[in-house]
Amino acid sequence: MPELPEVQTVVDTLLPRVKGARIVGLVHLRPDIVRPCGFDLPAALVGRVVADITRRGKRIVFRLADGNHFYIHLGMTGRLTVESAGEAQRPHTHLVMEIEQPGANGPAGGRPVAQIRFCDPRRFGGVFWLGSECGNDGQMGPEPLAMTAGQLRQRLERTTRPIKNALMDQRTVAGLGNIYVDESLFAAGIHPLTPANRLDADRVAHLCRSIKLVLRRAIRHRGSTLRDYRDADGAEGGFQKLHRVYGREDAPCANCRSPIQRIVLGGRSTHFCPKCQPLNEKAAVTARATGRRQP
DNA sequence: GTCCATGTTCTTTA
DNA sequence: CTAAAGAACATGGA
Repeated sequence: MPELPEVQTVVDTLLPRVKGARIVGLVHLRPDIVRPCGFDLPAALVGRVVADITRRGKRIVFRLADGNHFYIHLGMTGRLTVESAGEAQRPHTHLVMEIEQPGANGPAGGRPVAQIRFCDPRRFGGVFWLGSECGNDGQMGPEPLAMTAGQLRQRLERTTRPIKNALMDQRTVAGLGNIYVDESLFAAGIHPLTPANRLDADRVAHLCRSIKLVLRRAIRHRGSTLRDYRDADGAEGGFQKLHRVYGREDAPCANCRSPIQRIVLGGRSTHFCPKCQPLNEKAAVTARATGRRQP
């Protein structure tokens, strides 16, 4: 569930509750979610202070005061929440970090400590130890909210893959997934099968703006909750109500009332409006000229 | 029982 | 090397 807007919302809700806190214990750990496998996470974390939490693509990156880093990836069904020790623990909780804020007396002092809980039924996510590196492996593409149209074009013009597949690839742009690629392509009026290198500079610039617009709106609505996603406070997102194409097969297009189509690309459901996102450029010009625009 | 699911990575095939 | 398709991972919901 977690694409950039969901992961950003988790970071935004996690940060005020965890920044500056000391990890005083790992009270629960399923070791096979840790990589590299066999890494001694308790030895690396207990006693350390969380200096900062940031997002890179879909990764939640923790920086410790000792200069080490690790990140948590939520996979498909992961949740990262801050709860009090007394609250019931969900099934498939794989890591519980007990934290205390500076000034607290600690567990021995009788003060309640908070818990950061990582729950992930399907276990596609995990905890990845980075050491002193902060996780910029050079393979990952630029942050979409900070990228320029030129950067995007440079990455798109060297591949003939369908634009949908190119945008799903984290090496092209970091943080997009199935929902926000479909929504961004709809907002830009681009058919998902369009070869990436056949988009001219104007259309790439339009796409670049559309991606940012969709992501900013999604963040403003605290992400999309389809089933599992919650922020660090356990709250659902609201953007799923504003999806224009994702999950709306056969429903009328918000612009032109044509039924939304679903095809499979790269093994993933792909949703689009055949009228507003025509495959050839001539049709695109016609659609624009007749005034069918997206919001 | 069937199909589908917000992600990533590996293998196979061309 | 490129890239497309498929499978794999594990679990649950409709």
